[in-house]
Amino acid sequence: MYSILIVEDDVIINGGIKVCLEKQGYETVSVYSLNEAREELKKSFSLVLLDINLPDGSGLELCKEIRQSSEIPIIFLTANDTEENMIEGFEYGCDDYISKPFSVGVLEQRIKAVLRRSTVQSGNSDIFSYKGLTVDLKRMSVTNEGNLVKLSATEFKILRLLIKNKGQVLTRSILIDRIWDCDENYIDENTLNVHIRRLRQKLEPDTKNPQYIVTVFGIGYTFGE
Amino acid sequence: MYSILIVEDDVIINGGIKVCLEKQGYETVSVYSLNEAREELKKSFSLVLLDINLPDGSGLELCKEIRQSSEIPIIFLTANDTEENMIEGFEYGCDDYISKPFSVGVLEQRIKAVLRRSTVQSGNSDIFSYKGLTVDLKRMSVTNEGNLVKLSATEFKILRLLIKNKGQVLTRSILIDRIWDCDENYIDENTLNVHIRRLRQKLEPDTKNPQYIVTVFGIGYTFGE
DNA sequence: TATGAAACTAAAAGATTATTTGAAAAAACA
DNA sequence: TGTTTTTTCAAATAATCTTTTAGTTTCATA
Repeated sequence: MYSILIVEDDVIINGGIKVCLEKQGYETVSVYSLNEAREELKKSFSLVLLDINLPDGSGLELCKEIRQSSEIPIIFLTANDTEENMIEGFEYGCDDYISKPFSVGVLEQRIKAVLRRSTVQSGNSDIFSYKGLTVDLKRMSVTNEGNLVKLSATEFKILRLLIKNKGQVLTRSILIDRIWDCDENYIDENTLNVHIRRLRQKLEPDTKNPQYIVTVFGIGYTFGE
Repeated sequence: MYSILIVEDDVIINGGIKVCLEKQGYETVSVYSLNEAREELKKSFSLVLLDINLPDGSGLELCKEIRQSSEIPIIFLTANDTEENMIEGFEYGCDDYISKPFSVGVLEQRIKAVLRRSTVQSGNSDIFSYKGLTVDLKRMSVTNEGNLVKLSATEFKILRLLIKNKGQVLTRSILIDRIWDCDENYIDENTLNVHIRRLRQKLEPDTKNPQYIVTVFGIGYTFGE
């Protein structure tokens, strides 16, 4: 049984979604503002539907907060005129977005798809493996071609974040936000670059042609591919 | 050319909508009852504007019937935005609703939005595919004949704009306006030409005979055919 | 088919973004 | 405390992307 938190200030839309999803057998909780959402999120949900424009702030903020501590799937509900800016949403770690107005069919499909992805991934053990690299996300140990690699705490955090978001590009500012506790004094982007460099030195067989930590020029870094 | 079925028993409102939409270049058919609507729906339309209160029954019923066999976009016209009605509307699979009285501008906006959504979002993702080319409009990744293609930010913007406006020709000045932030210092048209050239080099199997980014002499560029 | 306008191409200059290095500051450890 | 490790930052270098320039080709049409 999946439980879904609906964060949407438009009463009608919120209600409409609620009815549809409950009909499909999902449990739902409706809230209408960021603050209510924060309160509810102390409980556990399978997925969050998150409007961007809310009376007490932006859904993007909440997304960022959630991602500090949780990998729960998040789908944004966006007004169609903000669609172009939704690449930002992915940067904040959302899993998908849907433009309003949307049909019920589309909503259900997306929810199913996201839930399927998230359970497949989290169902696996905490050992991640790609090419010669093996990372035990729980024990925090890393081996490369069978050899144990010693990473510092920061290095491991970065690697883990990239792995957990494999398939997406993370911008430098998002990486910094999520690795260094939010409100901490300003961290220079180059500090991140230097950590990336050390990671590469420790992991990549050929530093000039990284296979694991790949630069996406003008944007940030991504794992693999 | 989009065709719209207007199902509305108030002759004046129906006529008013008809005139406005035809002025905007839509084809329209006006009917005034459920039965007439059922008859017309044997033909094909791009969108249905559907009043809820009709002399021979509720628009909700018709919506339900339509959804048994079709995903055609439906926008409800509601007398007063009673929440209950609209929850039902969503439940039956409508795409949007407009509360009477509404302005012409609002009507046109909603129609445009719904039509766009229904064509772009009709699948279950924003992955665009044409011949050997596949573009993930959300994640900004492009593959050509299965190979990942690395585009720069500007190149991707141009490609996306052309794809989103597939079927129409975009003039150079429009492309420039929409890709470079408007008020930025003047951008030479040849700058665009050069970007197009690089895109072609990366995407086209035969640069001399482009299949994807096609020049319309004297005007601009268009995607495909 | 000769012509001028429009589009294409290649190469270089200019601008931006990444990587690397080294050295200083901070934190962790014994 | 002194030593080692880690982290941060700044400056130099390198890589990549963007724009401009100038010359060539293609196109519509007279």
